Amino acid sequence: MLNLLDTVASTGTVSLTAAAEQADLPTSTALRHLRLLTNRGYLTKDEQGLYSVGPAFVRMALASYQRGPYARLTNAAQPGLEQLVDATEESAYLAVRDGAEAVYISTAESRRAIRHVGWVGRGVPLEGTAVGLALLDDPQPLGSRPRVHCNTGAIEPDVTAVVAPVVATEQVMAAISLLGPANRLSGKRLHNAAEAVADIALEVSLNLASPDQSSR
Amino acid sequence: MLNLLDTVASTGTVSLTAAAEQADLPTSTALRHLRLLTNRGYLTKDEQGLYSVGPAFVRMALASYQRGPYARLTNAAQPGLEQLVDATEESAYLAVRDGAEAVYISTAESRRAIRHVGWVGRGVPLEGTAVGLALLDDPQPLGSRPRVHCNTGAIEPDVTAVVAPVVATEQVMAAISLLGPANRLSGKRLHNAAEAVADIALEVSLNLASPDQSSR
DNA sequence: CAAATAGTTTCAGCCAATGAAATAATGATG
DNA sequence: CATCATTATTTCATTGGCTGAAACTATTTG
Repeated sequence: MLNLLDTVASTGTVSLTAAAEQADLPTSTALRHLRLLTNRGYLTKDEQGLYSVGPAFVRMALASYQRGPYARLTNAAQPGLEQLVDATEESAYLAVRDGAEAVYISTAESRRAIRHVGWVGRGVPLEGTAVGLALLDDPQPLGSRPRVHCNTGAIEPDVTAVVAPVVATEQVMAAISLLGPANRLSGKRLHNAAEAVADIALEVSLNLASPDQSSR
Repeated sequence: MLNLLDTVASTGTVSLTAAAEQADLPTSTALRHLRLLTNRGYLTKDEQGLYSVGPAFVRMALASYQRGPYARLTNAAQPGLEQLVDATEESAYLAVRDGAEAVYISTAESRRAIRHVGWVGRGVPLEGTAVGLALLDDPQPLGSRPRVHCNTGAIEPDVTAVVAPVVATEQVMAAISLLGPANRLSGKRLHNAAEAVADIALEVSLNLASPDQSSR
């Protein structure tokens, strides 16, 4: 049942048989489940009989995004992400841990013609990635300058990541990740980017610690 | 099971007993379900034992938001929402239907000090609301000027809504909704707002029909 | 410290979910 | 147009897993 939800959500648009196969269920069972999920609004079925996520699902997700535990995080981080874009001209993301993966949950996009986009909602392994190193970092005492992790081509060739952890209550809560083309993120620019990422990660951490005015 | 998911997602943060009560389940059953959902990453349990939505959920939601059936809609509508804010100085929303409710799935915020915010992810009844009238409107032929529906105080006192349907493939797919304080949305301003909403709803409909350049 | 409240474990009983198979609808192919 | 292949849907006898009362533990409160 949840497998089916997963399948549909991650595939985007699936037929009954495809979904059943992926979820490893007989079609009759899959059909029943898909129907149930559709009735509840979690999924929708278009005129061709293909399933995709429905309004109830999107709604819950959006609501939780504004209220749930990540709300404080995203609110605290968003201005930082935008500053980071201003400072580096590359795209900035906020990532959290999900089991053995890191998931990007919000972004501010670079305004350059060539830029990194569309990774919000995407997960990448912690293993072998800069964001993984940052999220698994030992939490530094609040207020100290965070370590910055860099990596090129771990997920996609020619993409360089510059990442630093955000800490709160003695835990690494999230990571600020700057992503851009490898040829733009090298030498002096890379060095500046690393500085900026560290600055912002620290700032966001402090922001989380003391719920001051800032935000909207 | 899905009831529990709903409960947690809509409440934001709940204890076992509270969730069990809301979902009308014995605590033992609720516990089992909550654990399962937690293991799957749909929910998380904080140190105080309270449940809230988890990273997997947020992730799926965000991903579907970028890929699923609403992606075209939100992409097509976003520039329109922003134009609407420029033209009217009020907050603009995009809403879709979910059973007997309308759900706001994206927004562009007014830049005035007093403004309507935070309804993304929120559902309101179709019954008795302007957005409801718009979503239940008979679909007009593509290209014709959409009817505009207005209402004050249906959900919250002193909030005026100005809404027009977005049509595609002979169906009302969504609605463009402008929300602001009643005292600012009256007389001449209201009239202008209605014009602007109609313009934009039409533009978005045309946009959906012909996947032209525009968007990012 | 007692008493109430919240969370967790256990387990026998039973019912609701299961999936094989048959049927209908759809759509490819010669 | 007939035939075959694929996909969707319905049916129903069977049983495994889910259920929830009860007992127990942990935590909070007065």
